[in-house]
Amino acid sequence: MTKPLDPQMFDPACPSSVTPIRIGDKWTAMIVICLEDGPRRFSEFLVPLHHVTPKVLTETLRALERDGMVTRTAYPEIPPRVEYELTPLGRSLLDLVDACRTWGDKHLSQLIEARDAYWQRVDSGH
Amino acid sequence: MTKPLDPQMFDPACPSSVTPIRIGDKWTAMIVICLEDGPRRFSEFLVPLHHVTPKVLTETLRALERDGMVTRTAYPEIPPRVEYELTPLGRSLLDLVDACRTWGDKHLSQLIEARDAYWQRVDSGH
DNA sequence: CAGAATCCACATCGATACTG
DNA sequence: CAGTATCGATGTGGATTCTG
Repeated sequence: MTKPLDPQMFDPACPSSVTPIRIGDKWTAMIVICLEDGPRRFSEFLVPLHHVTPKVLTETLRALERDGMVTRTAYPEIPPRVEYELTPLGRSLLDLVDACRTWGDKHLSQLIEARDAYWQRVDSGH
Repeated sequence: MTKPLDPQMFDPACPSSVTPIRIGDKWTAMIVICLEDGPRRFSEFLVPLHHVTPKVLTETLRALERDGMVTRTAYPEIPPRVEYELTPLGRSLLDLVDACRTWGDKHLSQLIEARDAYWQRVDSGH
């Protein structure tokens, strides 16, 4: 069985939030990472993705389903249960996530330094 | 000397426009590609980037400058001349561009097929 | 030539309330 | 539980006009 997702999985203070690379829309990469170890239910995503609303989560998952990145399986039970799982195509995004992480590990600190220096110059009146 | 940029460098019909990966904002990746072979002037970007407005081009270049990706050199001449050039940090983005291209070459057709199939299912009334 | 200024259309994202 | 429906804030990108 797959373990529960860590609520602290995505630290809002993490500098990766300033990365210039983006996969899909705002929550896409995090959802893909959540699905790395196996299928997940709708409500499971709400735990690590603290501030996502059901509406936006649904939209993002639908887009992933539309593009063949995830499969959606609804079980006809009460209460309802729906599971999302990465397809091989969706799993290929994990390589990109890794590439972005690698780039960030190597270069993000330079970007942040450059940005700080830029504002120093600007704020101190040209 | 660097050769003039090809006006057809970025084909609007190119399927890469549906890629789920994005670097910076809309025109950033294309600008970085334009700078691959050496420094370029403001007006040079306007040739391959057919539909960019000066305002948006300026904003994008400023953001790249702010983040240490490009240097901006203004020559005090009349008429004015300004040159933009990739820094080593900006040049590191070329690796990501390549990673995105590689992903696209391998997987973009699957994405497009999945999307078409999805709309088939939806349009023909579920 | 290389932009700055202004206005505006659109899409994404979020807050809130409600439902099969 | 897993959404849907509605509304509104925000921000990006584009069109147009003007300038050192």
